[in-house]
Amino acid sequence: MNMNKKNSADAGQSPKTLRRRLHPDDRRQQIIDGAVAFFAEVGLDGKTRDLAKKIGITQSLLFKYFATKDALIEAVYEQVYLNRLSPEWTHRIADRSIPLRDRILAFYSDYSRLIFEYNWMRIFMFSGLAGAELNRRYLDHMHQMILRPLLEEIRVAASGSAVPTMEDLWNLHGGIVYIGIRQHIYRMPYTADPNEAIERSVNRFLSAFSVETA
Amino acid sequence: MNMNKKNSADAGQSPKTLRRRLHPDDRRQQIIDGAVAFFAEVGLDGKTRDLAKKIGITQSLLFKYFATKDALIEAVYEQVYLNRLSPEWTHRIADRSIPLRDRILAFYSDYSRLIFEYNWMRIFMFSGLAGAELNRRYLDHMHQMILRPLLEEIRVAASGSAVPTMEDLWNLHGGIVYIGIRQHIYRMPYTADPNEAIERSVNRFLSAFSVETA
DNA sequence: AATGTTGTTGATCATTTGATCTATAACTGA
DNA sequence: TCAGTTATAGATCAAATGATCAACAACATT
Repeated sequence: MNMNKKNSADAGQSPKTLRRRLHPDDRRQQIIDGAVAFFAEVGLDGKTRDLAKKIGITQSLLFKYFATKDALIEAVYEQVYLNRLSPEWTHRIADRSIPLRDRILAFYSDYSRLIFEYNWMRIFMFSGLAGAELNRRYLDHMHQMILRPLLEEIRVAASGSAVPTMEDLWNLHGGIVYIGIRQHIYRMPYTADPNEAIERSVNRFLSAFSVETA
Repeated sequence: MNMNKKNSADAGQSPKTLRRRLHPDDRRQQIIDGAVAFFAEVGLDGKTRDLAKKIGITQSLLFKYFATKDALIEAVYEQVYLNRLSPEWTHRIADRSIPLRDRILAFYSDYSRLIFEYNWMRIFMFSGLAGAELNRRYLDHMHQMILRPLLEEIRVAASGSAVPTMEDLWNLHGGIVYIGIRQHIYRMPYTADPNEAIERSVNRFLSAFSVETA
């Protein structure tokens, strides 16, 4: 009756679970990657047992690498948020040797790769709803490092009498971000080319302030 | 040691809780209202005990009015989603006796009262992330009953060569909705006047397609 | 091959949580 | 005033869930 210990010589059933021993760094990263995908899908209230099953490890192992579930979620935040807004963009936006329109399109071409990503978009929304401090900081960073310089550049380039406000810029930004929200939060079928939509949106915005668009 | 049953004659402590008896209809509505506010704040994974405490009733009473927690959430959806998009708007948008710009501004003036509402915005987002069918239906309704007629009207009114696409319209829409997202999802401090931002956004959009804006 | 280290598992604990059940008390009508 | 009805509270159940711990086995070293 006791099927413990290595007496399985006759039944011949191979050990159900190949117990693979990973280097702690690799295992930790594997858990984080799995957790990002998992929590992005079901939300931060996802259960540790479900996560473990999805990764293919035991639930108890999670707690060998992260003291608490909150600590794991913190690691998820870190993985998702870290190095997302390159500080280089602040400078590139202000580089007047390049046409303003090109600078904006270059930024959003780069940035859209981020916001149109399933895991990012959903974890950003989940953490935002949960009131995570990180969201506020991220948006503040977006405001200070991207939109504010951008506002200044557009004001300088505006040749008409109309000049944009910061609220106008958030409107431009929001319209673009909303593409990702429709895709990944609301899961609406999306067939169009996001880059084209972005380009048209930017063009409309600039022409409203008489920034040459062609 | 047995402090059960009516042997509390000496301690004389008045009944802690005035047990108020409400008409079932009233109680049910009270629960729904409380649930809307509660789930909007903490998410649909909020615990029934916390909800009961917030309402000021016992947790068991919740299950006298709703068989399961899911049934309660369904009632919350119903309360929040029902009668949100007046079918009248489909006609008002197509009423060419009124300048197009006025029609659009009238719609968003009305609609923004909805999307800038805390409970609505957050429950819509929570349910969207949870994959609720109702979201899909709502957005589809928005597409068919509002944006599609709107697209047609703008195309007719466009006097230039440029003509908007449906994607352009979603961009306009998204930029406006994003105001509510910033306010209620990300809880960013918001001081500006939303109506002004909306008006400027609509004006930019229309002028891009040579629809007289003044 | 024997041994030591440690990454991993399975069982288990203590709470939490959705849901149920019985006793109670607030309101109604005679 | 008193009995009947039922809305409500409090205790409790069973499953779920975050977290712990001793035992095991995979890999490295000798």
